[in-house]
Amino acid sequence: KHKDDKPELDPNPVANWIHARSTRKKRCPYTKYQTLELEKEFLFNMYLTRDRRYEVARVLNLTERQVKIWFQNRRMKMKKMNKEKGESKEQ
Amino acid sequence: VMILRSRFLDARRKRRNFSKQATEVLNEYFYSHLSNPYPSEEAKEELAKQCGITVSQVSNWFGNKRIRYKKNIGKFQEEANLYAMKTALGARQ
DNA sequence: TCCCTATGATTTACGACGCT
DNA sequence: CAGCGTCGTAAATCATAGGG
Repeated sequence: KHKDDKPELDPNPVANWIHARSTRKKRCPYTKYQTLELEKEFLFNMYLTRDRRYEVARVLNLTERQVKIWFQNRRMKMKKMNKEKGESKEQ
Repeated sequence: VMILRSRFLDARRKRRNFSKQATEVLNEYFYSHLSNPYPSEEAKEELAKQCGITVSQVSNWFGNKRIRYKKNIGKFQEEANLYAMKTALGARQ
């Protein structure tokens, strides 16, 4: 009865951590110019209309999907920043 | 051009390494949940409290730990054994 | 001081699920 | 159903902390 009193010497723990994205596009950092323009657009409005998305994507040479996702991520970032700012003031 | 740019915008990237005790707590959780090292929001809050860091920092720590562990399990073998032993001894008393 | 690695934070890109 | 929203995450990258 000594067999497994050693707390988990899991043979292959990683195998269980689902999330094995294989066909994903590699992350490609945007240029300073692209980021700056996206930030300017975000400042103008946090949500894109279909037309603005098309224009921004065309001008920055990104796909509409990339622009859409950039805005989604940017909104999450803003939310996180607001939360931190709010927490540091109260407590 | 690219060097002096985000000097002020990225000011938040100023960081300090976590305390030895905090890292200890995080590693204990990680290695004792090696088959599923994804703490719930509640667990993250508890860890954050114990470590004196924010929930976001706990999330960052687990994200970094999972990917770095997976990328080179061998490099972490010694650490894994250390915490496995620590857990075993702790459970005994 | 110089150089290199460790480490915490941020940035792209999705999957899963929600709502309309 | 199409389509965009949030949430949590993977993976890559960034920038500095630490240490020899």
